[in-house]
Amino acid sequence: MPTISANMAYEHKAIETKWRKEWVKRSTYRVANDPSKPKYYVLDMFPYPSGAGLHVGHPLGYIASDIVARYKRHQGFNVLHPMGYDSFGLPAEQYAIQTGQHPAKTTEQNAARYREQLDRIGFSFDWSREVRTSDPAFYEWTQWIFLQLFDSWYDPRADKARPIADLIARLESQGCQGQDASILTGDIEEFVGEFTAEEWKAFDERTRQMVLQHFRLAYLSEAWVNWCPALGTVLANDEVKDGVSERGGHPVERKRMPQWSLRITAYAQRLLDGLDQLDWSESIKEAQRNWIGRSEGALVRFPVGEDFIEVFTTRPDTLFGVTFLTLAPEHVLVGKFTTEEQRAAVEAYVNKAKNRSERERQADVEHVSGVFTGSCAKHPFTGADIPIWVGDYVLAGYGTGAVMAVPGGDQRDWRFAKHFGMPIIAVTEGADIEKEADESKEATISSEGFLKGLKVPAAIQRAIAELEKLGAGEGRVNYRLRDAAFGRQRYWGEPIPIYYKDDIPYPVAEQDLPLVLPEIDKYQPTETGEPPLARAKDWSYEGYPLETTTMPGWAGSSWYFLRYMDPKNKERFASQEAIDYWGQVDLYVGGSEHATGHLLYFRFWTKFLHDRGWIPFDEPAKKLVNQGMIQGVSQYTAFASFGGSPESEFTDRFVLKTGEFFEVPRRWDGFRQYFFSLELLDSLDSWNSVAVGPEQLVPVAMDVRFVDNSCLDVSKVQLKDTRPEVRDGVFFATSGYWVDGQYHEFQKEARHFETRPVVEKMSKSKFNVVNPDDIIERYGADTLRLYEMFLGPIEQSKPWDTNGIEGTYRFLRKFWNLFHTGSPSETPVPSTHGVDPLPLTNDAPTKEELRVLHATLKKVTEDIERMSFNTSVSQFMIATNELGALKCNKRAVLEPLVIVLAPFAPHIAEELWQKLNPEKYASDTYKGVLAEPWPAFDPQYLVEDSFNYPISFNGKTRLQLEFPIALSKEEVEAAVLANPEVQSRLEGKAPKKVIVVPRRIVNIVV
RNA sequence: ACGGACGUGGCGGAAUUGGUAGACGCGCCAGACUUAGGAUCUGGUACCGCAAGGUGUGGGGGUUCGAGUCCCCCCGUCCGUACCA
Repeated sequence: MPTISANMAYEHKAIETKWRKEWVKRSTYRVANDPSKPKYYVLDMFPYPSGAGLHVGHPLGYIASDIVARYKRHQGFNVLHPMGYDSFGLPAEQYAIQTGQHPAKTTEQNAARYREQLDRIGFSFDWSREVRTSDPAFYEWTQWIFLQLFDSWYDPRADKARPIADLIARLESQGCQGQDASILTGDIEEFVGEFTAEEWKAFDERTRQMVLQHFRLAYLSEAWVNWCPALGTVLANDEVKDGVSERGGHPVERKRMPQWSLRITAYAQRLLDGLDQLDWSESIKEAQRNWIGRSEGALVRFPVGEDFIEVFTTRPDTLFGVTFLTLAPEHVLVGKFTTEEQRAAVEAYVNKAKNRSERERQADVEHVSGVFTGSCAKHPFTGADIPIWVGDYVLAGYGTGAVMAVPGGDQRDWRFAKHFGMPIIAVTEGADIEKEADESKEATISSEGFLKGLKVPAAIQRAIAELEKLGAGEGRVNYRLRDAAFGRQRYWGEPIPIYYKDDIPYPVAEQDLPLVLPEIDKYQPTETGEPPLARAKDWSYEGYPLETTTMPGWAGSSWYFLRYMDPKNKERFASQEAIDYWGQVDLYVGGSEHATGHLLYFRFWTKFLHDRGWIPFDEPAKKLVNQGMIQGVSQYTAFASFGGSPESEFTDRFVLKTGEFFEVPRRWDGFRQYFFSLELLDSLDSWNSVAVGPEQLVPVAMDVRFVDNSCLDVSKVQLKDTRPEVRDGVFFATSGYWVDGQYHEFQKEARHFETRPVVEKMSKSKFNVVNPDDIIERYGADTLRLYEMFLGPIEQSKPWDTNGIEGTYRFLRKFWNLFHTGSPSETPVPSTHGVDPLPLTNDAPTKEELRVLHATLKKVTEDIERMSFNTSVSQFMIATNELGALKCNKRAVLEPLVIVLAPFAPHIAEELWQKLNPEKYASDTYKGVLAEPWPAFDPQYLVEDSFNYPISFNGKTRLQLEFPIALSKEEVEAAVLANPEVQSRLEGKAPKKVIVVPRRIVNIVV
């Protein structure tokens, strides 16, 4: 006869293991494309499966999105909540270079480890939809999209991408007019000449293909790239930090080489405009705006003999203040305009500037350098001679790589002019050009010429109009955004499906995709400096050589959200029906570090696929939430190493300022490492009569696994620490010291060794990594989930403090106990469906119990909607405390709470739900608590009869008075004034004013 | 330098529309139970003060009957970008 489990304890391990299995068995999280139900798409940025595994910071966003996904399922949505791996990447390749292991193998192992860790946390991911970017079945479609980009051009008239065939048809009928070229090519060294339709038809195949390169959205061109000699590869701008590679920290130099690029610049304006419609954080949107860097101005051509120099300026109004031009050292025209007399000097300067790292050039803002080319250009308006200089303050990659220098209106030009003694013309009224340039945009133009007397904005308009009239320039919008370098001299990436015939790139036929990554013997560049793929045998297509660079890390992640919709499709990247059904991502959760990388390319590819008619929307994610970082709390102790020969001393003697001393026997070799407890730091006086102060002490991080509440467990350290010098150290505290695993006590106190907590990044090197597996082992996944949410707002960074987790664990136990501490009924109820019943009653709830229930339903529902999970957790705690105090064991109250807790703590909720409704689980197709509708809150239970008014005098609360809420303002006022305590505070005087805000406050102004 | 976010007890944080600042949790203090506790339960805990009372949301000013919340100035922290023409 089963007994009622009145005092059954909450056993997280048994419960969680049971449901992990059961959910798999029941396919609880399998999602079908079911158009009969409304959809909701919750996406997490998928991880790169690194060898280190997950720490507690990684799942933060996944937990938040999982709560939303589960909540939406309770609300009747068909929820797509998938997970996969961004599995191409550098660490696996570097590991492969070191060990010779195939990156696919280590990637596989790491992914399996991630999967194990993720499974333990109880996510509702539909793993049947898992994608991996390194899986040929996935990258087949990454390659396919690349081919579509190759096969497209950006039509500025339609303001969208179109098939290259449309362009060819245009060229055949109309040729190429000047405007096309200038709009479609951003880089200074690319210039598409004008040609007629007849000329186009006369071009040979090679010439035609060369011309088309200038239009394709994926194109091969000579481009300035960040070349990293140490890695033997080219890096994207955002992979270079401070002149060194982001990974590895190797120096990077600028170099010109043939390079596959994607013409993201064609989308600059649309990427900018699209931001306004997105429910993304302002900081991310601002970061993208700055990255795109739109500026309005003019393109001005300064004639040089038969040739000309083109500059971009945002201040064409200052044209009459131009006294020289400055070219970037890398500018292609530098050589052409250098006179023989100046050649040696210019070449020396250019070489020096080129060899200077980006970092040096950035750091050296104070020092002005440059050289005169010996040539002059003509001012387009005045015809005056304008000397042409070269200066490294001008960047090759921005604008045209050349500036018109207006020392009166630009501080950098001013410093350059001052340094080289060039004339400075005042361009604005009231400018003191002896002291500095006037960059004000509210000024009035004062330089001689037709702009004199105009305000800056009017002068800009006029200058542009005059330039256009003369054919010397035109209005122009410039973007900081550069085309994205798309080739990598690496192995572990998607092969670019291109082959070369006569050095001209041609696409691999779609039916021959995927172009599978070949096996190679070594994962390094070849001896001749070619990419690793050049090592592959028969790396050719129909007898022609294949491209040997591979795609960058961001290729797969730019479109992966579409593949989840239909991950097994062999005919298409996803079926039209699946795309139409799932549509945009409704909620995207991930780190803000992807602000200008992934999140920009993600939008770019979506817009492109939209333009070509493959998908019906042109933004990938409607709402984006950036989870904050979870920082680690490192635990530092002070360390000192003292040494001498073993003969000189046999004991070490430490004296404290108080006069107390400790003596420790020396180790056989005479050296010892000493660690001091925090409270000793200021009281240390000397070691063997040598003064010891804080300056000799070095902070050393202790492994946080050995620290509890800033109290170090020294015996564990001496047994288990991975660092021998730490293990063998002597640890001093006020109470005693530890040496060679022995504790020696000075005082009859509890042994206590104190560490100093410091909040910083969670990383292995700081010994502050907390592994979710350890937490789950001790407290369970539900506690982990709740605690991660309870720490604070999802978007905020906050330190992980394992000490606090007890609170949420206690809460779950209390919640569990609510269901198990009811008075046992006189006749034991037999278990049904193998589940013991709970000691609950079917009695009608009291008003107070209903109030607690519905206040919780309301709060939790609203909190999930605005993703304020920390406050919903506290509401659960409040409800549990209150119901516990009420000794509530009524099914009608407790049952709905199980459902609303389920998104947060799915295992315990499922277990309780099964105990409440064992019969439902008899069916194998029952999806458990997740299938239950979200309980609606009923406002009637929250209506109070009376309100306890705070009565304030001049805004300061003095007392509280309770009145029925039915009372009118006037009645409340009268009642308040009639109150004896209020009267005594008024001291007989009449109040100046009484403010009554119903159900809020009463304020008496005296 | 510019752009963004933020600043509340010993700590993480709450206060959703201008209306009782400090919810909830950690920690700490006291007590109960216990052979014991790093278990559990109860109570307390912003600061100053014996108290009455006063002070208080980075600092200064303002709007308002009333400001953590709105406005202006300043200080500080974190993140991003940067000779951007």
